[in-house]
Amino acid sequence: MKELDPILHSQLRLAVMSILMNVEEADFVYLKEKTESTAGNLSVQLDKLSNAGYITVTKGFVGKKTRTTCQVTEQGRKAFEEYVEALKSYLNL
Amino acid sequence: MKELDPILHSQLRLAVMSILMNVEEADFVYLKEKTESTAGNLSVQLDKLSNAGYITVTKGFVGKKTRTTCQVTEQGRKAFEEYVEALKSYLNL
DNA sequence: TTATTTGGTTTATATTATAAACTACTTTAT
DNA sequence: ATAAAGTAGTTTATAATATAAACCAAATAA
Repeated sequence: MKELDPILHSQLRLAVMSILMNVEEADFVYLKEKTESTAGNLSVQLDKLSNAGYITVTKGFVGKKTRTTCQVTEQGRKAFEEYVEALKSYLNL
Repeated sequence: MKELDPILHSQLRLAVMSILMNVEEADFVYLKEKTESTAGNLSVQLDKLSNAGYITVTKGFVGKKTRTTCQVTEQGRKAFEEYVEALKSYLNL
């Protein structure tokens, strides 16, 4: 049986990737709301995705407020698609 | 976003359920080979699935040798199908 | 009879996920 | 101007999970 990429096989990280696959970019606050996660948990999981090279995290400003935006990388896109393929073999899809 | 049943969202338990969804029953040794897991890990995960009511585990004999066979329950079947539906929303399927 | 293999379970450890506590800065109210 | 409250996160401590190593009992082979 195929291996399921452990970086993606986590509810919150998968949710984040799922969102990022369908948008240009998304910021921390948006991801937090959409996934209904706590800030701390989200922060940790974004780090993991970032360290894996699956997303880029950019810290910028909107006026005086900080804004952290995330984008999926090409590597992340590929990993996500491979994960989907692997999962399909488990789910009979 | 939908919750992913944490009992099923585990590679090994999902693999076991995936196998059991497609056969009448399967024994410990078969599951161990198919999933390429260690006996200890498999034992623990079968317990969890069993305690959740997703499978039944029956200890019997074949001649003088013990044989542990597993079957998915109706509850397990339902949970698996709900899990698949929830996952689909993450994977754009 | 004593190894060895088979079929597991239990227990200890490593990894992961999560939440709570904290930091730094901004906005609002007094 | 200053205190109080909010915003946007990070760090750290704890709980939960996964995994492997050690163990056990029965059967078979040497």
